[in-house]
Amino acid sequence: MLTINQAARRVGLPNKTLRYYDEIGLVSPPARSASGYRLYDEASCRKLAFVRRVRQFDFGIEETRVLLDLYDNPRRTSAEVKRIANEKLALLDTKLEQLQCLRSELALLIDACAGDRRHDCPILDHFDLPGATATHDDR
Amino acid sequence: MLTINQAARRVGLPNKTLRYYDEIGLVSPPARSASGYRLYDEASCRKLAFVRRVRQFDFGIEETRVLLDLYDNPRRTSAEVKRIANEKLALLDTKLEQLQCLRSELALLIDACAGDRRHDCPILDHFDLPGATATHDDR
DNA sequence: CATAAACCTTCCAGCGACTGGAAGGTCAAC
DNA sequence: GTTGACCTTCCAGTCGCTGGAAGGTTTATG
Repeated sequence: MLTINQAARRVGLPNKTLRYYDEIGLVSPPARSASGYRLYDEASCRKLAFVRRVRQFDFGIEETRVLLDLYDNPRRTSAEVKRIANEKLALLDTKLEQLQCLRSELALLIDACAGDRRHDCPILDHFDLPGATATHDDR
Repeated sequence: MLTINQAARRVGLPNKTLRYYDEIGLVSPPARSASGYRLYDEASCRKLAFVRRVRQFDFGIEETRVLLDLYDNPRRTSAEVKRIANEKLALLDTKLEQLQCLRSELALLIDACAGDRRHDCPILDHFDLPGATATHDDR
């Protein structure tokens, strides 16, 4: 049995996070020592590592909880898991699209900007209200 | 002069957000009515719209504040703005890379998963500790 | 002029997923 | 026996809002 810091190092999470996961009932240590220390076994470490992997994939805590239940349940079918993963993939794609759009717009602006000592700046101009240039004349 | 809801509709932000921006001193209305109502003019609406655009680009509030100061300051140089934008672009690229990596990994997993009534699931297996399969035998 | 609806104000609480710190108990080594 | 590393709980803060309660103001209608 591992104490919280040992388990934390093992799975690569801060001990605070382990306490938090215990508090919200996501992954609890299977035992406590006589003096109240959390004691983690192999199985709970594996669950923690599982949670870490899932969280890296940007699943929220509640989604992680569902996945962990499925992971823990030998009677689950792969169809259930696949459905959830597909939903997540769609979300990921939407997010990626938005970010890529943002990226190219920002890159264009940077390209258009002289980056010198002049006060003229296409980046700032772009952030301005469209068609509101007449009222904001600072040159 | 516009009241808070009029200004909010004008710039496309919730009135709560305008109050919040006032509270943190990001964009404050230039005046108050006799009864204490916030009154926004053209210039402050333009600032709010500017903030909205900047926030859509995922700049944090403090970064937005810097950008807004530059926007407001006729003596700023485009070099300053370009530097900040470039920093943001680099961050955006890192995030995009990570998300794309995540996306392809998840897509691969979904491909590998039968998605049927069987209990075998490559998605869940993947989230497991590498090399810890021997201890987790639930079938 | 009364009243109702729509608007405004401030203040306080909560979201998600932690993170930091204070105050205090426990354990191993010297 | 005391130092120092570790453990406990609890409370506060992060970020950028968002919701709601309690109460004041303005406007439209009867």
